[in-house]
Amino acid sequence: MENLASKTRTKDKYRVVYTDHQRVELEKEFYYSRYITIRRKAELAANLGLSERQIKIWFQNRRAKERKQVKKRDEVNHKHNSLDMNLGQLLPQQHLQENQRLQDEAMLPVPNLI
DNA sequence: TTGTGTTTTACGACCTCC
DNA sequence: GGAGGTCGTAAAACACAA
Repeated sequence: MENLASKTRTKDKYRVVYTDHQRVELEKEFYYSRYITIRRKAELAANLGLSERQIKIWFQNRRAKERKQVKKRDEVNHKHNSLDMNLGQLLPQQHLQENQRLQDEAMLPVPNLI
C-alpha cells in the first residue's frame, strides 16, 4: 500500500492541481506565518487531504515566490531611486505622477483570502 | 486555435542546524 | 544522520495576444 506522502508524482500525473479551497487555506496559513510548525503542518495535511510533504513543499515554493516578488519590487525601486536624479528637474506634479507610476509597477498581487 | 510567457507542483542537489 | 532550509529546474496548467 503506497501512501500519498511517499509518492506524489505518479506516471500518469506529473503534478496535481490544488483546489481553490486548498490554496486559500494554505495562503491563510502563510499569511499567518511564513514558516509552518510541525503541528500545524500535520493539522493542515489532515484538513486539506494533502500529505505533510506536500504542505512542506508548498511553503518552500511560496517563500520562493515571495522572494522573487520582493526582488522584482526592489529592482523597480532601484530604478525609481536612480531616476530621482533626473526627477529633480521635473515639476512637482510630474514627480508625483512618476512616483505613482513606479508604485503601481511595484504593486504585488494580493491573495484573496476570503 | 495556437504560440508564447508565466505560474504552479514536485523534485534533486547541496547546506545548516541540532 | 535526519529534518528542513534555499536554489535551480522540469513539466503541467493556465492566461492571453495575435
